[in-house]
Amino acid sequence: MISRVFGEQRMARSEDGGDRKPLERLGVREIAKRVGVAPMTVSRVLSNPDMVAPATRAKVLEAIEAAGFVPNRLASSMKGNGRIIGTVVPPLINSGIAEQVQGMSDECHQGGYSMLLVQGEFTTEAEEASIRTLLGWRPAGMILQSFVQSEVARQLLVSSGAPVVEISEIKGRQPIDMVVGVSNFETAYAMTMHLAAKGYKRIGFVSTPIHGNDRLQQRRTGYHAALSELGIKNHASLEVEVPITAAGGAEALVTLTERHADIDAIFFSSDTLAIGAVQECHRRGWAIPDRIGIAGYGDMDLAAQLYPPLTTVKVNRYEMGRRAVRQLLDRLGGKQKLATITSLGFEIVDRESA
Amino acid sequence: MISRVFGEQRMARSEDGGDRKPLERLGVREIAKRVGVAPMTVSRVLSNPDMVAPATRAKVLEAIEAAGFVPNRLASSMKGNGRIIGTVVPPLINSGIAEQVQGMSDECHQGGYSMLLVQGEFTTEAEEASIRTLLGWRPAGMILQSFVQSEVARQLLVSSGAPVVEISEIKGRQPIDMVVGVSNFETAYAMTMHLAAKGYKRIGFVSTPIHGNDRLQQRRTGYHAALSELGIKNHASLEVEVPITAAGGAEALVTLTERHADIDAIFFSSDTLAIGAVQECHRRGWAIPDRIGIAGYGDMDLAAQLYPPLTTVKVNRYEMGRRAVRQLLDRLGGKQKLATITSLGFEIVDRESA
DNA sequence: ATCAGCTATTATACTATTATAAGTGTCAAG
DNA sequence: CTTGACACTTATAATAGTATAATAGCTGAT
Repeated sequence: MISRVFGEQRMARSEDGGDRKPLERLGVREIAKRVGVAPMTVSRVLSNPDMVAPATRAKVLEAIEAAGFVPNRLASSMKGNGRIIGTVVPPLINSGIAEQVQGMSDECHQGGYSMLLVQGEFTTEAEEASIRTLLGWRPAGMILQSFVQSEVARQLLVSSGAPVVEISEIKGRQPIDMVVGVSNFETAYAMTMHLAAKGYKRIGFVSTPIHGNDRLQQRRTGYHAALSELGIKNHASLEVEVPITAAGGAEALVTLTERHADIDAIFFSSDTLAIGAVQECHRRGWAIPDRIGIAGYGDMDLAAQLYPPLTTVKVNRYEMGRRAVRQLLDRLGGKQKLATITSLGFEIVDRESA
Repeated sequence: MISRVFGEQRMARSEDGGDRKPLERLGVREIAKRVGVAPMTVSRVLSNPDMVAPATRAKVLEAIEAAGFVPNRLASSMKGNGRIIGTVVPPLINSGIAEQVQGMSDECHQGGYSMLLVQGEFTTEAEEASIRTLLGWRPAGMILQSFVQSEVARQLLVSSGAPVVEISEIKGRQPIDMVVGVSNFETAYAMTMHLAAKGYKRIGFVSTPIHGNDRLQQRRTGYHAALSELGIKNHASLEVEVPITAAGGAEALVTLTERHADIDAIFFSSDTLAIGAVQECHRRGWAIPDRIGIAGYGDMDLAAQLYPPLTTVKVNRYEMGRRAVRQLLDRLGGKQKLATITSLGFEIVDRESA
């Protein structure tokens, strides 16, 4: 039966080359007609099977199966049963974002939601446009990276009524609704102190472009706080900003070591950068950590396998994604007393590169 | 004006802890009432501004702005103007998929579409479930990885009437509709021959789990074809399957070199594996490429920066994602004479690791 | 003065599902 | 023999935007 439709469709398509329309609209009405019940009964078989008599249910399910009917979620969403979680993410390449998206996706799937994903830059206009697009789909919940900059976008989010999770630095400005994240300040402070404790005297800091990114700002602030506590001043020349690529990391290593011959350790705000720097050391024949100590951030898969293994900050990004979705689903499920701020822990993974 | 709504919403939310509802439903009808025109006029301002007199248009836009109105795309999609591209992707971590998703996302965005992303495994049941979920949103087009296994899913896709792109091996079974990809057979054949031409005599092959993945199957077949042509037989013991992690690559290197002391090169089906193997060589103090040659697949960012730089197969995954979406949009735009198969080129990037 | 021809606007109806209220039918208790 | 309770089913209306056809208002030609 389905295979007949198959054939017809193929023909229809090749005839008019793109003007597609089903031969007979397949919906709860059509299924209901075929079974001889009201559309509402079919609807209930799909969403509240217990409210339908077993015999009727079986007949309906059989007809659904035979027709290859997939219920239209657009229509059900219009009645307020939206099952979309919207999210804006920065570029997936070379950052821990992919793992986070994986976590979000898994948790969404488990909860019966679909994930609408928009990639956007960290500029105010792009952010606002992305959020507008997502809100157009009337998502049940929204997940955003970093704090939302655009005031207009914040207002749109609030008046949409959807619960919002910002995955971000947990300290700082007032969240729109809920926050999930780590204290980037703490992580960077801890790593810098860790390096100092290991005997490094002059510690550089390399980050990817900081502008508009709360997390990176907090990491830098944490680094600064540690240096202050160590009594180190005038550290501006110990910092560089480079693009988030392995080449960027290599370049930063060169820049900093040329600037300061006595620099003995560098803390990179991302493993990708640190790994690039390690390769540059190999090229130069520099021993790690004897000539220079290298520390990263993220503990990506390769970090432990790297030669030498990378000392880094481990943050469970996958779990972060899951928790963000979980917060939304808990709220949607009417759970009371929901934490506004969820702080995940972190670890300083001490390996051999520093 | 918006800020007032802001305040009210915050209060409403904190009172009932989750039971959210807009104070007055904001839609084209509401905007129309405020401006004193028909809802249809508001609708046209949004989708066909040229059909509305400039003076009216300005008044409507002003009201939209003031109210912070975001049109409901669910409703417009129901009239057949769907703007969703659905896609099922394998896990984003440690594969080139992230770049591809980036490409898809960019192109979708440019064409005014949103991307609904579902992560699914390569099992038949999971695939079918993911496709069902996506079709429920009545997407304007669908993009799938590898060929769709499930016959039921294939039929559902066809009868949905949406154009479908499979990003996959370009040779092999009949596509549902269109294919974008490279000949994985050619790439693997070319790399194997390249290694042979460089003088390697005993070339191993390491891949991630092949089952259900056309691309990997074709790569292996290409490797086999090259070996045959080189007169090498009984190569089964030169092959290993490992998980797609750096540790997997290291493990494969150990397994193969223990099995065959004379193995002099290994072709990995992914850069991630190859990079892991290179680290293992460093740990063992093996010179690359003198002790063993290492080749990867994908040319990820790190490949060129690696020490030693990685010889690999370069496939433009970002472009692949873009082209897949472009095919869909061209078809939706009614373009005739659309290629059924789009084959992208590849390069053997000869660096120092082999 | 009338009417075609045009632009700008409006009224109606439709998309697919589902919340709600109203309606069946059956059985047991009064 | 009615009544109430219950399980199941159906009719109606609502969600929000838009295609379509109809209408209003205006210009210029007949």
